[in-house]
Amino acid sequence: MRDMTEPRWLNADERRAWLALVSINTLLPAALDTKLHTAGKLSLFDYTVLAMLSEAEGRFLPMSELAARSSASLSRLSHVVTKLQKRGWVERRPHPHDARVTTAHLTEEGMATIVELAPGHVEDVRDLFLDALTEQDVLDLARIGEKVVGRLDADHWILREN
Amino acid sequence: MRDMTEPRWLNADERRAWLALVSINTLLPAALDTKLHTAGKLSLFDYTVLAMLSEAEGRFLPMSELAARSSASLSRLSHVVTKLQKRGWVERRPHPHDARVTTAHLTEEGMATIVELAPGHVEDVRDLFLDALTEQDVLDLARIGEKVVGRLDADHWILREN
DNA sequence: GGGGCCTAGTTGAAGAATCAACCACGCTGC
DNA sequence: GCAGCGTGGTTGATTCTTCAACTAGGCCCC
Repeated sequence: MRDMTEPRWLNADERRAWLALVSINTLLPAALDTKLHTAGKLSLFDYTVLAMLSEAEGRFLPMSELAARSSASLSRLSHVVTKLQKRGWVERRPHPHDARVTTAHLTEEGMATIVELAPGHVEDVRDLFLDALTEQDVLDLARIGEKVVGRLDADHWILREN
Repeated sequence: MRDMTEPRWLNADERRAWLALVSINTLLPAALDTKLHTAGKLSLFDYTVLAMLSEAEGRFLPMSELAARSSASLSRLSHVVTKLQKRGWVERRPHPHDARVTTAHLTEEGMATIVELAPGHVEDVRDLFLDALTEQDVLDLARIGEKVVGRLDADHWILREN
């Protein structure tokens, strides 16, 4: 049963912050999606998956680790990896020591794709997002963003010390 | 033709800010979606559409204005309004003076639904997001968020003066 | 050494988003 | 008064995402 006392509605600044976040949330991925789609027929999520693999040691990761690093469900990832596999960018292999685990490997073609796309993508991220901000803004946003991520998922990989 | 000089890769803080934003972007809507889905079988986007109508004068808006206020394409909105219409929460009516325009009206049942859901939703927003932040964070985020929105869409409705 | 539970991953069906094609109306200029 | 263009909106096909169900291997412990 929910508490029936009068809820604390958002004040003006909370509302501003909330509306801005929701708007960014729909606008930014949409803009990057269309950019990436015209550049290389892939979505921001596809790109993220390839990018995470390309940065991993040996260019492979267990599916569950890849899911964590792309903030996706295992189910979603599995479907997407199947698609990327059909395009020859990723391969699935069994894990040598734990038969439950599947590892996703970036192929040479996959690596070539991301190497080709990365400069344009970084430029788009700057153009659509970072260039709007001062250095101080970037710092503030990193601090605030990590707080929020920590509340949503205390064990999130971007918060790992290393 | 794209500029072929070496791209400016993200520095550590830019990367932190970017990764945090992308993570929030997938985690937050997903969490609110499941909350709203168990509370009332609707998505965050459905909720937003109803909320925007409930706050509008006369509880109706032209489709294109509603699309702007929910940061959606007209196509997406049209599909969703059809769904909400089937549930009896929204009605479509022709505009009296411009036959091109359709207005979406919130019905009594629609209003009742949002009145019922709003307190829980606000609580969830606080719980998942705002409660992680200090007053200063909220202020910073509002400022930074609006800058980013302005870059993505200079005419965005949340930036309108009034 | 076998029952029960947890972790890792896949699959198919159902619902949602996007894209391109399209219709209808309004405005402008001739 | 009608040709042409821009605006407002809808629709259907395709693609994506989610959800629930399921397989299968590992681990604990009696």
